[in-house]
Amino acid sequence: MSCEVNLTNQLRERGFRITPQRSVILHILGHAKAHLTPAEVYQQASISLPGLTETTVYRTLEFLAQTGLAQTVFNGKSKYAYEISGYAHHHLVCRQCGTEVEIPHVKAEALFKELQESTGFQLMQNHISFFGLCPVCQED
Amino acid sequence: MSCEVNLTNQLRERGFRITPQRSVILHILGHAKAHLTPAEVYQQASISLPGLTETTVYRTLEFLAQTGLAQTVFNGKSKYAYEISGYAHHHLVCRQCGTEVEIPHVKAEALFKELQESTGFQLMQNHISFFGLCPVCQED
DNA sequence: TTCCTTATTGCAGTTAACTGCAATAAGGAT
DNA sequence: ATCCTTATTGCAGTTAACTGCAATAAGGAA
Repeated sequence: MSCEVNLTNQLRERGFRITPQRSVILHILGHAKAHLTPAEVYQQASISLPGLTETTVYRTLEFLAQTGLAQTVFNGKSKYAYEISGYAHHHLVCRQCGTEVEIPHVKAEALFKELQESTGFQLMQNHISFFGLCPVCQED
Repeated sequence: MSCEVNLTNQLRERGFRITPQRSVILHILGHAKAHLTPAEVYQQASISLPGLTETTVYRTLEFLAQTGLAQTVFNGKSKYAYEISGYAHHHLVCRQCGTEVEIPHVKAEALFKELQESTGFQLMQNHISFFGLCPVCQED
């Protein structure tokens, strides 16, 4: 719990409170190798913080996404996962088999800029999920 | 029920069966002004097809999305909606207030082409949801 | 250090989304 | 027109996601 100090500081500076629940969840997300579902986060977090509720996990993950500290990963079903990643990227998901490919954000940068200018929205660099058929599933 | 013959024909030609449930749901989606949630589709479809179950609605919507006849619209919460639209577009959703803006597909065309070439995936022209803060919510 | 305000959490209950399996019916074959 | 195969549907039950409200505790003020 000493590695996401910068993230917790960000929260504190923006007027949010640092709670054990948030610290633990940030820690888990920060050290996860892949994106995690709320259930997975809950499972892991319960170990170091027994008594934690799933509700809090849902709310914390959504909170982190809203504040931009975590990214939402949409997998095409109505479940999602969250992750913290230093490397800005998006996902391309096969609608058939679920295979995921990472897309570096630079490829989408031009489009993002264009959209910001034409809509006035401030785009989050959160993950976009593109959908398609992977090479394997194309020959069904 | 005479207006989505082309869609039902598409299904039949591809070896899928045409059922009253599918016809009704196709009809509703085809005539909806906006995207509809499964619950909304169920509500409307039940009128002309009493006895229809929500399960079937969920499965049919997912089926239509898989076959490419309908598009999935992701709203940032873990619910989605579906729509049938002749006009290829995506959505830009405000993560704060939920406001949606349509993005014509042409703007994303270059990126799509690039991704298809570099990944081998065959991209679906289904809706991408971009997220950000709308001009109003930027001054919170 | 103690008190106070109010953001967060936990609890209990609700709604949404999904699954397995037996029953039904679409559409081709006879 | 009738039968047959098997894709779809409905049912019952399960899991996931969300909500309102009272209880708790973070962090600034006294």
